Amino acid sequence: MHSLITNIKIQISDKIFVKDPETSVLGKKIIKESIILIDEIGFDNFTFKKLGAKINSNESSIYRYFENKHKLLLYLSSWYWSWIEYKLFFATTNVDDSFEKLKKAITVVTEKIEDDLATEHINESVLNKIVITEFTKTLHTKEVDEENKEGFFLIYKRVITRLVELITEVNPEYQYARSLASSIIEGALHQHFLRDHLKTITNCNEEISPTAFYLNLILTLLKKNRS
Amino acid sequence: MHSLITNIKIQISDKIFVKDPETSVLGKKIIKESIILIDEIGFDNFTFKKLGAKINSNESSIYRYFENKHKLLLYLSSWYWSWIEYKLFFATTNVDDSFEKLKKAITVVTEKIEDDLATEHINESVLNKIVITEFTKTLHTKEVDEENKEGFFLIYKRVITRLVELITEVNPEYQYARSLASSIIEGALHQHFLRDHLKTITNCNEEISPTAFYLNLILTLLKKNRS
DNA sequence: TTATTTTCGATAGTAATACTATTATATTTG
DNA sequence: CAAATATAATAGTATTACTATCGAAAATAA
Repeated sequence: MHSLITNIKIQISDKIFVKDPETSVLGKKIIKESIILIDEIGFDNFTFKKLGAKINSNESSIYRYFENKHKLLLYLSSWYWSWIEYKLFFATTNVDDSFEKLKKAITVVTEKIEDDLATEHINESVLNKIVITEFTKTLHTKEVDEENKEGFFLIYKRVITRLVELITEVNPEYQYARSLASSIIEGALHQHFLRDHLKTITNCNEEISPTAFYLNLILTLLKKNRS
Repeated sequence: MHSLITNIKIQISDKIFVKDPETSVLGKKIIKESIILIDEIGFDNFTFKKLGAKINSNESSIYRYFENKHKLLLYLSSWYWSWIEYKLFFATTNVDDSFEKLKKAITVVTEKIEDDLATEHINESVLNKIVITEFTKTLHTKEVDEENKEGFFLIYKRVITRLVELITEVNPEYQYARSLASSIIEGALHQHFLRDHLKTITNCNEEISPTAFYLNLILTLLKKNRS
């Protein structure tokens, strides 16, 4: 299992970083502490200088790993979606019924993430929090098209594509599998955000999870052709 | 009709601006040209200095209207949602059938916006484009909770609440009206964005609109209790 | 074990950003 | 026409977002 995690890490495009942070102690420290610092002060207020101070290292040393903070966020996001892809794989293997499989997949992509202690230098729970508030910022830039061509969003798109496959397996007649998949992934993050900050425009709270909302949604939406 | 537009404008919280841009020629110029400039170079690259150069005015003069560019974006977003609220009102009045009403409402909040020539200093079509790419940035800051308390997102939340009412009218048994409404509003912007930039993870294109996707969704999701 | 490479920290420096303050000049309004 | 208000121009500060250089430390290879 540990080797599989390592494999997932390798999938992150080497165009995102200057030097692979997994290859050194400082690199791993940058990843670990940047997650915590971004969560604390928000991505907009986050700077390499502040991170340097936090890890008792120098601003210029961090630049040796990442061109800028945007690339660092891209790296963290890719890592996150890789992690989700990995969980998706394990949640759906050996499940025969296609609707059961889809339900498991929906659960993985919409539920609140707990820390996995197997990855020492990454706290998945905190990473999940920063993905909820900051992920859209990786997409919403003037450089999306170039960065998309460079493959920076490949893992994210692969997770969505996997969900599309599962939806199509459940109901091959459904016309909007891709839009449904992408809106579930995006929407789940959004519902988590609303639950934390704009409670009046969501039904999600301590009792009702975004997962419940989306499980109910796909049940109603795709049930026609269920066996 | 023109006076109604004026009324809508007045609804924008005066905590968002230092001086109401509607009250002067320079103010209106700031609004008009900032929409165009943000669309051109993106919000991240947008500065008051650049805007000043574009409108042959001074950076410091713009600061007399808005504290910073974040507040300006909040203003533009509020204006946008006000505009949507106004369109929502007209689209649903004198429609008796509740499902027809909901369909009209969904259309208003998910369709591509055309410019309305009645508002000289605002190009709604371009404003729609910047809302698609930049709106989430108004929410995803460390200051959301304070700004929410100050009422900066009131109009946005009111649009969602209106949609919740219409959903509940169609199907009072449906458990997730608020989450559905908020995910439609957010998701429609997202689908527009994907159509423009990440085409492989959406079904939306020139033929299929986000509106079609969401009309199909609510039809299937809420039809049980339709009359 | 020594030599070589690489990694890292420290310092310095630049251009741009995000403002604030002041003052003089327009422009509006009473 | 006078008074009030709005705007433009200039200057200045702190922070950000980097780049470049250099020497020391650490890792690795011969």
